[in-house]
Amino acid sequence: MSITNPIIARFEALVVLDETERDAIANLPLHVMQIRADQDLVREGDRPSRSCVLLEGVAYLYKSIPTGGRQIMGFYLPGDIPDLQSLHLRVLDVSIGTISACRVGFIPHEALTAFCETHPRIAALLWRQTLVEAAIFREWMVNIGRRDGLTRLAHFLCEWITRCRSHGLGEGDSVPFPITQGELADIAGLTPVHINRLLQELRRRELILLKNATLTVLNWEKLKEAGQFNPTYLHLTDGKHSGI
Amino acid sequence: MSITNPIIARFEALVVLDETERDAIANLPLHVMQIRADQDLVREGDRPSRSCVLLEGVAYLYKSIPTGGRQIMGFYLPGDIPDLQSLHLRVLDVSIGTISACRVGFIPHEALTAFCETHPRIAALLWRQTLVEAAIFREWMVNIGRRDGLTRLAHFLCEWITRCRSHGLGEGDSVPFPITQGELADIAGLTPVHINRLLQELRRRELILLKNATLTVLNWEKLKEAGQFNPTYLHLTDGKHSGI
DNA sequence: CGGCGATTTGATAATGGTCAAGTGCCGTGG
DNA sequence: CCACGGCACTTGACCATTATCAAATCGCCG
Repeated sequence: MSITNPIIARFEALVVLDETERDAIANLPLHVMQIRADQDLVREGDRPSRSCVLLEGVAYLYKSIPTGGRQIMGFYLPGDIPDLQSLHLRVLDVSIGTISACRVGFIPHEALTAFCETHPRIAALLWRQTLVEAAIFREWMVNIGRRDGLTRLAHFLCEWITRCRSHGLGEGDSVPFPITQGELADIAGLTPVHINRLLQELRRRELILLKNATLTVLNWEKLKEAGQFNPTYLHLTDGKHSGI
Repeated sequence: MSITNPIIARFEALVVLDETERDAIANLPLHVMQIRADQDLVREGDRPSRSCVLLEGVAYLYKSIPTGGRQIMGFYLPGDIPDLQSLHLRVLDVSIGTISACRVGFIPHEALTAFCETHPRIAALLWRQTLVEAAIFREWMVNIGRRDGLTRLAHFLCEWITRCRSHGLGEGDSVPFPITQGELADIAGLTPVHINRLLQELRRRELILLKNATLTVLNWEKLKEAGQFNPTYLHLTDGKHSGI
């Protein structure tokens, strides 16, 4: 696993790690578990003593509201650390669930804290990762608060595609799409019925194809336009050492 | 200023600083400026080489969208560091503006980076602060995406009041409220007209009084209920060393 | 006193929600 | 191999929250 360690892969997209750093990451204690689809990894109110790294599968971040609804606030792909925040915030204010079956590695907080003190450069990268996540939250707020249904949905699809790409998932014009219409509704702040009609509209306009849990882009330029999508907020290419 | 340094005050709400740490904070190079109301401190697309500390006044975080709208994503009170994220993300994906006249201190990124390497405990607190901010973003997403207008507005008022309190602003049942109805609309993802009607409803129910840029709570319990407000996400009392 | 932005009000329109029923797909088990 | 069951998806009719537009009033500052 240390050969294709997805954590290292993600960091190396941003900086050149030296041998010591690579070793230190590879030697972090990692308790690996297989989790089925549709399970909670952690729940609102938990006080975890470890953080988890997603090794395989798709997970998502959500909050339930008293009146029965749910808002999905983000999703995670292999290499992401969904509950890194719990390292500094004792009580979790969100739940994290699996969309598909996942392989997950747990790292004790003590190990992470010690690691951050001895490797401040990587600590900064972890911090950075939480800041990118916050930037995505902000964009979602704009999306939900200020864009109409169709734009909102198209924007989400653009983000999904872009992030799958940057994680090396999918091939050609297609990416995996394990998300149901009900989940899309909880992402966009709409209802499943309305999502269904919006998806039909995107298909009618020949922007996408969505079948068999696979999303195919027919017209990327027009899809971006329909979603007012500008990927700056994903901060994919502005790593401090990337020279770009 | 080092006597009542608002940065130190905010940290001391979370941990007990030692003399070295207090000195290090007080000696950070701080270029203080006075900014009028309704000005941008930084803009989307900027690549700042410094971060700013709000010393007096109220600032807010926003994004404009191509079709003319605006989403407000957060606000800042004295002691907050609005663009701390720019320390690790080169390109700003948001703008920060002033709601009222502000006194602001600028700290060069180099100084902050060096400071974080020599004071990892405080670096962790700064990191923590950005995580609390992200938690607030998440709650706003739920608010905008899954609550109706009245609940949304009441929730925001509850958060405003709670945060003013924790920053030592206001007295009795009143807090300063320099926010216009148009700004409330851009916070809640609604229109100014609708905000006006919702405020009337909150007044009719005798939950609040809002006049002369002052917000008075008439019935805190019912306001919290109307806003489905649970302050956990503000992480006010779960500092890692607070023992709570 | 005049002016301008913020607030308030009314009438009408539209986006998206709700409810209810039906279809299609896929895995399980007889 | 086929029947059944469950879940996701689809469709239609109707409803409601919120937007839009337009105009009037308030309140503060010069």
